[in-house]
Amino acid sequence: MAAGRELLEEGGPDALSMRRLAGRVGIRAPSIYKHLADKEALEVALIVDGLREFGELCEAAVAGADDPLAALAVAYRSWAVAHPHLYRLINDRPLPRDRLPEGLEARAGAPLVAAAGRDPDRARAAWAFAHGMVMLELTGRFPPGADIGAAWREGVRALASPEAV
Amino acid sequence: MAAGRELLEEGGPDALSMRRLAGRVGIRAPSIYKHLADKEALEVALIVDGLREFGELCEAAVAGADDPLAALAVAYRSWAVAHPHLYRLINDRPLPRDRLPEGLEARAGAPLVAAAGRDPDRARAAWAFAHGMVMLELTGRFPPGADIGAAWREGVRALASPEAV
DNA sequence: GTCTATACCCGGATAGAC
DNA sequence: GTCTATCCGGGTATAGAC
Repeated sequence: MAAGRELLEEGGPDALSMRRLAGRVGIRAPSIYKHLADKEALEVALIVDGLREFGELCEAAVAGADDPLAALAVAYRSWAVAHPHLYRLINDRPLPRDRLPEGLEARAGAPLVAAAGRDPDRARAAWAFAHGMVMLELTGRFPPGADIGAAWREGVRALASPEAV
Repeated sequence: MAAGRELLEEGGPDALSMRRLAGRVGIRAPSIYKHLADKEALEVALIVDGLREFGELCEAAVAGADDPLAALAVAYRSWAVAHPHLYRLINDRPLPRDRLPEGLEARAGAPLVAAAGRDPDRARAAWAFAHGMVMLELTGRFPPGADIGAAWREGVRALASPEAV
């Protein structure tokens, strides 16, 4: 499992092959299938691991922060930038919900929902903003000179004030 | 070119192979290389085509709208949902900027910059929100019962009012 | 649990004849 | 411009021996 995460984080999704995984742990490719049913099982395990880690980070970031949404934004961005390939594995493809532990997805999202005043639509808007910021940064889609931090602050400010109409 | 776009839109990036493209236009795979330098040239051509089309749609949506940002949001979402694979080819990977016509990227983004009151940070925040909403919808990452339209309205409302502090 | 050997897919791209 | 033949790489996965 650890080897799989290393491969993914070091080399992206293309580097996460059953052959390479076997090589990394010092056995031949076919032997992997004595430990893992198939590649999807590996991906699911990495998703569960990442989702758990990310959720805990968010909980820690929110705890005792005077501006939960801003704290969450910082935690969100820093985790995504530190683990871009794992972030994409989790958030840039359909989630295998039926193979995830009960409540894991909800727990990872709970801090944001709380920070958004328990308004699910506002929470989703805030999530979309954060996800969009991260994806555009990771793929280098912002123009070269863009001040990404300023855009984050602008979005957090706008989404933090439900009264603003 | 048209065949390439069909392949991409019908079957996603995996369907866009030089072999399939050749098959679609009725020749053998190697003959493709008499028309296209390599696969990247094909992708660049599709990106240019899509960026141009998308930019024109945004200009049309903004023209004469009383709420430009809301109109842009509708146009953005509908184009992305109608062409998900082309959208991702354009927005979910690094842009080959050096192979794009001069000014194309800027023109596609101009309507949003204008709608955001010429504040680049606010424009980028709004773009990130829209991009995040689209990506999360396309990948099915929102929870099953989520009201995606409501989240769009919430985000557009929040990002539309720069005065709100 | 590990191995070798293998089956079966796919991809991008080139050489050289016509 | 098209063809055939081919080279190279990659991948998931199974069979059967040890």
